[in-house]
Amino acid sequence: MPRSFLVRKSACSRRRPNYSELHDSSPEFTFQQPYDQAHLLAAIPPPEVLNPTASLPTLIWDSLLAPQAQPIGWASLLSQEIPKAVELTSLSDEDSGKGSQPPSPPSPAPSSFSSTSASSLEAEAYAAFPGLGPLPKQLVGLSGAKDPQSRKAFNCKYCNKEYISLGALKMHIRSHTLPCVCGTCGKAFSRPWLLQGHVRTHTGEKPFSCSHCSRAFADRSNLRAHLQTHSDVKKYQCKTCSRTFSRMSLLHKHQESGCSGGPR
DNA sequence: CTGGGGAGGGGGCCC
DNA sequence: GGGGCCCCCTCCCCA
Repeated sequence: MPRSFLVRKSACSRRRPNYSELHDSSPEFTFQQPYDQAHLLAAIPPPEVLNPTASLPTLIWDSLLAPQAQPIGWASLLSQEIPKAVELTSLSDEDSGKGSQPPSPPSPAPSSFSSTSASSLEAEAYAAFPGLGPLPKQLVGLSGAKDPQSRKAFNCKYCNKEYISLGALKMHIRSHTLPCVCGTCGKAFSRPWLLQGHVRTHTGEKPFSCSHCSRAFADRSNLRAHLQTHSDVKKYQCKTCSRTFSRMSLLHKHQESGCSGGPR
């Protein structure tokens, strides 16, 4: 069951990361690199680069400001949308069951396209998602794009999220259609690189190594979280007791379990 | 209750 | 404009 985080976060929670500061050697980590332990170990940024103290004030501040996201359960979403979205079934059948290969050959193209700009947008959507079917109502917000002078807003049929570009919407729709399917276990993902990461769980490949303890991880984010365990100063601080945690989730659990209020 | 690993999703940026 | 890559974040599970 895929987890869903479809609630758009507030602007303050989506900061532009300082790549130059933290990831000046990031290309070294790319999945395409041949697995070379020594190379990867050397590629890990030095502790002074990864030391969170450099950005501690901001991170703690951000953690305090971070909104309490309210994840919408996948099941609840589907329970709301599926009964009405007949096309979803055919769409899923079309795109999510064909392995990690590119999406299945396009179904018969809808004949209702014209060469207008709005229709070309629809055509693009159909090209990318043949299972969308012939009816524009599949993307209810597209009707808003009929007038190029009006606000361009594209709404997802399945969850009604709004996007300012068709590309963003198309990418989002993949999270519903899950066109990338693991050939080993059949699990479906929205994006190829997510599938790549998942495949590592089958192959056991762990390209991301910790320079401090020789542990290896299949996912860069998990390595980053792990690196926090080597730091004395954690990124996330409880504003009540000033205790710091290596992860936001730990801070949340700490607060939810009832912070005693006293420093520890 | 806390700490940490594993896995996965969303959106933004860059090419 | 689209795809790939990246970061941030979250949840689940276990010790």
